[in-house]
Amino acid sequence: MKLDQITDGELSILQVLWEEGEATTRKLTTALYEEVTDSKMATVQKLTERLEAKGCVERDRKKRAHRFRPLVSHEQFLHSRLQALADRLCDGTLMPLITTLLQAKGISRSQRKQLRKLTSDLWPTRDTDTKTSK
Amino acid sequence: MKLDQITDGELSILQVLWEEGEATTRKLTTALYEEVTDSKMATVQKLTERLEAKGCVERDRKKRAHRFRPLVSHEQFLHSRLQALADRLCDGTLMPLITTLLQAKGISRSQRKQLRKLTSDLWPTRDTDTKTSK
DNA sequence: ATACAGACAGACACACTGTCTGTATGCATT
DNA sequence: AATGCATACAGACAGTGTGTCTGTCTGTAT
Repeated sequence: MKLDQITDGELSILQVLWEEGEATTRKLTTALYEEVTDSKMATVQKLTERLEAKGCVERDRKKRAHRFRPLVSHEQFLHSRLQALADRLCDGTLMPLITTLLQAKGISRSQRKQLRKLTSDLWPTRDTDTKTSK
Repeated sequence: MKLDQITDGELSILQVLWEEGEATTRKLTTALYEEVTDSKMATVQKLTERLEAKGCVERDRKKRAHRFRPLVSHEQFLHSRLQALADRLCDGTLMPLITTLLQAKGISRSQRKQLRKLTSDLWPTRDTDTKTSK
């Protein structure tokens, strides 16, 4: 599954599939283009064909109009992209990404709370504040 | 400063500049290629020229051999890339990136500790565990 | 039987990007 | 001053990737 070679157009296809769960060529075309023409349909077919070749999509050929389903989740894809970033910029380490993100502005109070809960759940060690209810 | 249009080759130049602080064309070429030829020098010149056009590098023309310095920090660049990821995959929100990274494997005990310290420093609210010494 | 919708193969144009060639010019050494 | 070298600079180029389009074939329904 070649996640790093996913093209921008292919990604758009995947995003529709993530939202819809599965879709036909027509449904994809409708979602992605203003007007559905033969050539737009062909474009979508080419993109799904390439996605299938890359192992990111499966095709159900039972019916005339094939149904496509994603073989990669949104989370998997995001993780892959983050890892690629880390590989290129941080010797493969994820920590710099995390610290950069935490230092970024725009983390609201409720989001901080959410993060604290997440970390407590993930790493239930003794020195983590487990008695949040005081 | 067009950080999103930085090419892979241009990024390699930037990385040397981040390490060295500043460099001449020759120094850059030596760092990036096994053997330094005229054409490789020209390649590096073209890349720095494009980087300058994109506002990511400044050039000191005082001496014959120009000296280049980065106008973007490694951190800035990383943040820009992360934001671009968020824009494309998460409606511009950074939180999904953070949660994905925290859930990723390979976060060691010491790194967790480091993260807890970072969050405490960043968000010194009353409900943050300030008395780590129990 | 006819028409339509979709699959499929192939070609194509366009843009990007790293590379290379050729030329001009500043600087140092003699 | 003359020579030679290192560098800057402009321009061209080829390879590649990518979205798009055309044309053809085939299954399905009316």
